[in-house]
Amino acid sequence: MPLKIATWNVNSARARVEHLGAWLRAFAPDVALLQELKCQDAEFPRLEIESLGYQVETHGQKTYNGVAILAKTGIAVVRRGLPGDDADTQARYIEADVAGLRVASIYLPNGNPAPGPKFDYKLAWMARLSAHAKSLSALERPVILGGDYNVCPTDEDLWDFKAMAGDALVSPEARAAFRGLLHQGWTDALRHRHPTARLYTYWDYFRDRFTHDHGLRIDHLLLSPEAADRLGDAGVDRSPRTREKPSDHTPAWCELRV
DNA sequence: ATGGTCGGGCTCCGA
Repeated sequence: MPLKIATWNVNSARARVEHLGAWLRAFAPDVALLQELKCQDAEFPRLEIESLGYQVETHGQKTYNGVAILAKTGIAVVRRGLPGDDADTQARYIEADVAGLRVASIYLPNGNPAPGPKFDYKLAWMARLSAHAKSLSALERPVILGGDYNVCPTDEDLWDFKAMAGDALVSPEARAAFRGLLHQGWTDALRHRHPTARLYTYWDYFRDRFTHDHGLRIDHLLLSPEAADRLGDAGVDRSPRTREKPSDHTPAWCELRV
């Protein structure tokens, strides 16, 4: 059986605990990377998740951000927080060794409005991620950088590029930084497996976007060469987005041969 | 046609 690794921005762990539990039961990922917990570590619904057979490691903060790694096997946390700026207190990165892999759960800054200080923070964060990703590449191990990148890589990754013109999610600078990761040798698992398909992972709550499938692909699983060697299937699980009171994101996943 | 809807935690911010 291959390893199943998924990433999901849950938009509040506490608001989504029932959805999260149902999805863990139904999809049964070996490793789940979560973003936007919107709670401190002590407020994360740990017992509910542990009762489903998952270990839990979180890097949370009050109200905003927050990332987690869930796994059916032991998790050895390597770092909480992205290196490169000791003054950055936003909880957007956690990295661990799990199931023979190095994994990170990433919640990249949204960056709107652009231009402005939030956009500058996004680009600075991406530069730090690029530097750190390079050091992870040097491990020459299977590594997965999964999460909400808040970057829609190309115009094939959204329903209508005109509707998003000027948005930080499609900005040339953010797209160039994302391509820079690919040039380092990281493989975009979903796009590699589905070269031309329209694949979305996020639909805005506004304007009933999901009903019309007006979505964006902004949640990604980037694989080191050693992980990409083992890539099996990959895709999007749209089922959580169809439920009542859903997250605005839905899980993206890939399989790695053992 | 710059609206609209969420979640958190308190009257507005971030997405």
